Amino acid sequence: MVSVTKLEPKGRLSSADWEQAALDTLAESGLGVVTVESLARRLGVTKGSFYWHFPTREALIKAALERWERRDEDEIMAQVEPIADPRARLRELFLRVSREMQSHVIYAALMQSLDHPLVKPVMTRVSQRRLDVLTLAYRQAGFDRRAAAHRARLAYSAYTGFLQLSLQLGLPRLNHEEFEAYVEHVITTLIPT
Amino acid sequence: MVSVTKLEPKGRLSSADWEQAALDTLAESGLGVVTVESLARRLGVTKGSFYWHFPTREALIKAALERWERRDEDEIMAQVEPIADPRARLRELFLRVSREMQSHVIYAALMQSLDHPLVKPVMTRVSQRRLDVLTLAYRQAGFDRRAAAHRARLAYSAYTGFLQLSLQLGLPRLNHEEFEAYVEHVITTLIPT
DNA sequence: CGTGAGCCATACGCGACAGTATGGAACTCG
DNA sequence: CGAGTTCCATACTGTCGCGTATGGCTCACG
Repeated sequence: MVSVTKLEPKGRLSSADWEQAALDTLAESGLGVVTVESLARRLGVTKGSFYWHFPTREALIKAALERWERRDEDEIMAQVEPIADPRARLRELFLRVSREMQSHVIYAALMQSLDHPLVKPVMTRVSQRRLDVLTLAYRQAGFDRRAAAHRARLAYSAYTGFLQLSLQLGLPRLNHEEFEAYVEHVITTLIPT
Repeated sequence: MVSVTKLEPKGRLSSADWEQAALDTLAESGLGVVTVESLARRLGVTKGSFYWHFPTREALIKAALERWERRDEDEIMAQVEPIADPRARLRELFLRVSREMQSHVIYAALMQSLDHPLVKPVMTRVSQRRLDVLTLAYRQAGFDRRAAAHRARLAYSAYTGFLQLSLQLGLPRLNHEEFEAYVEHVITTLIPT
């Protein structure tokens, strides 16, 4: 069954429905499949509906990106920042990322579309914020400015690289046990005492 | 000057010319710009020329990928494998990658196009080979199977993640000095004594 | 009940790109 | 020198996706 036609028999649609459908399709198939007619099929309507809610495809992408960026910011970041001990905060960051992959799937899909003019600034902001959070934690853990920047960069590179390898390339086929062991290895390697 | 029209006034073209132009465009602008007419403009000819050398666009991409994969394999890998000491071999691998970015630019561009059916198997092979080289080196350095696999995965994730951050996102703007310091940090962190 | 606003279907135009058909220029070699 | 091979230009078709135009359905509300 190739047809992923999720004909949601809802009555009328709102702008938010289109944005959510865009994010779902983005996570499943990438930005290239986020087309007007593809989303219309998914929602069980035609283009006529779309162009009532949005003036253009770019407007939908822009709105969907803003929605994701907002959700990402206070779902992931805000919940970890209040942790006082910087090492515990770093560890919690790593553990959080290793679970609830849902938000990271979209992150990885967007990293695949950095050539798109609307995507790049968003990912630059998001990545810079996350790098800042990491750098601050390392600084509070006692590292000087230079060392903290290096460790933060290495940790974040490992994050985005791992997503690319496992989600897009599907390289390792880690089962749950192996994955947990790997995460623990990464934590002990990147958060030294 | 937006026009990157490199009108090479060469006489006739060969299949290899088209493959090289495809790799160049791939490195500069991504696979999406590797179109028949775009390459034709770059080479100063028209589509009529292309379809004499290749039956289809996919055939060109396939040939260009094989060319790159072959070149990559014996340029990067074969020159490092003969190093006897595994730690020195790892260090040399990291240092090599940090220079001559030319081949890695194409690697990064291809990682952005993993959704393409011709690209994914190539990148899977290449990545698996590199992972194997890393794993073997770590094993020879004294780590058990599990630890070596973890370290290799972390190192390779850091590699592909760093490429994505610096080349596609253009995040840090590291000058030469900072970059060397970062590479040294990565080496000491990922190749423990 | 009917009227206007909100939501959607249908049909069309347009540009980008893949691929085809065909003729022509240039080079080679007997 | 002439005939065949090689390489390329021109002109065409077909498809896909964006965007527009226009009309119809449905529900709220006076």
